Amino acid sequence: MKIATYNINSIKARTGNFFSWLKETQPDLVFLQEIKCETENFLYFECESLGYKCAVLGQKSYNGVAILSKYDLQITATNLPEFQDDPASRYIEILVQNGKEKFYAASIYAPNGCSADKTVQQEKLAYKLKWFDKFYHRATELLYSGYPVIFGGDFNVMMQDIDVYDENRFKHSPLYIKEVQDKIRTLMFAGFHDTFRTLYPEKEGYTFWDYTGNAFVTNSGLRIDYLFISACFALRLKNCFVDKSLRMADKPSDHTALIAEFED
DNA sequence: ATGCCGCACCACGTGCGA
Repeated sequence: MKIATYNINSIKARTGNFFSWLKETQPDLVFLQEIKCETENFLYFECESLGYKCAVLGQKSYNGVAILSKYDLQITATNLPEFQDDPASRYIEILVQNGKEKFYAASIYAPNGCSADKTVQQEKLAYKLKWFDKFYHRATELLYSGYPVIFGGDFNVMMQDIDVYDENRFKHSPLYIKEVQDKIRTLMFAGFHDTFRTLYPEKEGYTFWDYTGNAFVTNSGLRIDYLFISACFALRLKNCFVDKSLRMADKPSDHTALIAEFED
């Protein structure tokens, strides 16, 4: 089984490249973030033509998450249950059924918590921290359900110096401060494993390169996209890698895909 | 300290991203 996560930064702006990648890569499950389209305008036809069922939570202009699945699915949550009044579409959760096997899967687009406007910076960070608390509660609920769980998405957090091209630039950033990192640590203490870092404790695994300043060419990247798995998936984990092909394509997203492979 | 680039849209400027 192959599972991918990709912050696509508008699915409509990247239709061609994305669907050729999908056809070639053949993941069983794909978590998408920042689809930037309304739920009803999602590219259902294209996805279904390639054999995928869709779970979509979109909105106009911004944010928006989706899951493409080769397996049968039922949507179990749109937005976090304890944060139904979140104005941003950042969470969609499904129960996947593949024959006798069932597991939970959710696509995550965590708030970035940054603002150029100093007057709203504190609010944005507070929103990010609140969102992570609500997410943690849901994550543990799923864990206690007894089914395996996998989360894929843009968590907007770097955990270590090796996850940042220049740690000094991010010292005070809501992407890198301890207060935010602790939300991820809490998730890991609860029993979720960071697929990439578990396999490769010292490997660089950037998944994002800014559009500006030649960041991709100079490899000025950040590791902010993750696949988090519960114990059952961890035992089956074979490999996890960053697929840079999407970032190298014409008109790319500023992120690229992270892919994990599991024993069937 | 700011723009750098690229997305969407009440669109030829603005808000947002990380």
